[in-house]
Amino acid sequence: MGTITKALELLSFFSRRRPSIGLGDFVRLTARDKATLHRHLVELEQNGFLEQNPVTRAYSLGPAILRLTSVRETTFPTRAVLRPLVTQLADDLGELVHASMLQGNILSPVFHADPAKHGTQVSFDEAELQPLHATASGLAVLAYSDEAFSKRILSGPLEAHTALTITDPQALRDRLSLIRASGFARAAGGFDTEVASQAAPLFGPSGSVIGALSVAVPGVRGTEKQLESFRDRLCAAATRATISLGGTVPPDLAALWADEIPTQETKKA
Amino acid sequence: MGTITKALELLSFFSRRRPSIGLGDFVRLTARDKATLHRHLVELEQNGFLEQNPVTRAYSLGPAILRLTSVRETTFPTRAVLRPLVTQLADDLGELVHASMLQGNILSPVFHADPAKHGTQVSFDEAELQPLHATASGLAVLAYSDEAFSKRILSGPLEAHTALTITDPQALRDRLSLIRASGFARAAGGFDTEVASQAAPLFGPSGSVIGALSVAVPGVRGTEKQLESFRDRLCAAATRATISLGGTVPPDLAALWADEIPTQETKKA
DNA sequence: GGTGTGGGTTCATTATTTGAACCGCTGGTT
DNA sequence: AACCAGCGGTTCAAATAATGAACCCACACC
Repeated sequence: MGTITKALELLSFFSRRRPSIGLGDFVRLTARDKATLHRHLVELEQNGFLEQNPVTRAYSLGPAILRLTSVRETTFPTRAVLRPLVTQLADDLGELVHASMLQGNILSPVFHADPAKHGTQVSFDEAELQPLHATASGLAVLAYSDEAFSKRILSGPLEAHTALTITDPQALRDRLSLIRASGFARAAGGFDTEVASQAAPLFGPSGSVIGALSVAVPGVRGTEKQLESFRDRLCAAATRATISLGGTVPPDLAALWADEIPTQETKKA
Repeated sequence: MGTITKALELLSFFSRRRPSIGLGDFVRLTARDKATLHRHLVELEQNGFLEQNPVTRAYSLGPAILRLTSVRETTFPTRAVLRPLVTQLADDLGELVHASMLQGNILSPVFHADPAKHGTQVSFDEAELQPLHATASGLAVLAYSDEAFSKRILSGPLEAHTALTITDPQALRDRLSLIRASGFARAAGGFDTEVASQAAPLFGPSGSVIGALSVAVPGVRGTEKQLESFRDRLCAAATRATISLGGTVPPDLAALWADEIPTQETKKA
């Protein structure tokens, strides 16, 4: 592992729960040498990736990151591209739709739209990161990510967010096979007991998974045939989203999505 | 210069104009060795800070940056805080307004808003770093930064971005005194010959400068009395921005901003 | 088939990173 | 007031990781 990686890894220790981290905290978190850590932190700070609170001496994420994001968004406007698609799909399906992008080992919501047609709603926190193993979006991503990645996730700690969360690696692997066979993911109650979701993966220019598009319905409305009726429109939207993002849907999956549903098609033309 | 810095510097070559950069381009831009560059680029890519287009082989900014921004913004919402202020001020003044944060020896744009009321516009590249000695924002920051810092900047190399850039340390020092006397900075043509700007400093919790708020008008529209009319609203917005960011405006400057500006002022250069 | 361009790789040399020990400060305890 | 524990930060010899000139391969254009 090179020095650059070591330094960049430090940045990933920051989260909403841990917005600022001191030198001592880093020593405990990383089990690395204090002197090395300090030099890395200083260097990151000098480049604006961290900033140090002059009184507590703790480090937090710096302004350089903001600038880089603005560059990325102006050149590859994920949010701006997904917004209309998500909104339209939400209106169409009459249920909450959200798009999330893969960021490290978790999914981070990019945009969501809730048509609020029903009394009961799925409430969605756009600041909440979503675990890969416990959400439909996450499973869709895992199913289409490369071996090494999914292996790493499945062998890592799998938190049980609810009683329904699947945490057994083998059970998850079986689930992923099913998803690959059907071309989309379904999950109920794994992250929030009251919610059932369906999700389709989104792909980047290289054909690798970059995120997922998902529709979430309250458990009470999640009947089989209703969920079934969403499938085609969800997959169609995922195709459009992938293309809009400059990505390509892998040919075999595209074929799967293009197929009529074998049982009985709910889609006309 | 450490390896970390060298790698991080590569990221700052990306901008709106240059959203993706190949290995050869980097060799030309940085005058560094190709092998070293390649290893750095690969390592950055492995950490999600870059991504490589598999067909053109060119690199562009990766998704890791978005994730970090979302963490920083949920814990210290600079952008979210500044956005409404900047937008409102831009609408109010009818000219381009931008907020930048101090990052090392340079200002890094955080947010900008352009009401686009006029035919001619100041085009603003949020990816472009702004030198301290050549922009109104930078001068505002320098004027209120601590001695050691401004001394270091003024004794360093001062690039002449245009024919109008002030590069003489003593001339700059005089300029800073005027700024301190008037409570805000004005600069014309120092960074872009066609642009005249006014800026007010922003302060952090410890009362030290952390950035600046600035209004930029095309040279042709920059009449004295129009600029004059912006001053109070700019300072008021800077006060609000500072407070919103959890900072404090130094008492003497706050007093200066609270005063009506008399017609006889100190800022006639 | 030569020639220029692009990305990417090799391996001996060398410079940079590394970490155990150390420093100085602060705040709590005896 | 002496002691200790914990904090951030620094030093310098030893070791490891970064470096770059030369090289390879593929492609495009004469």
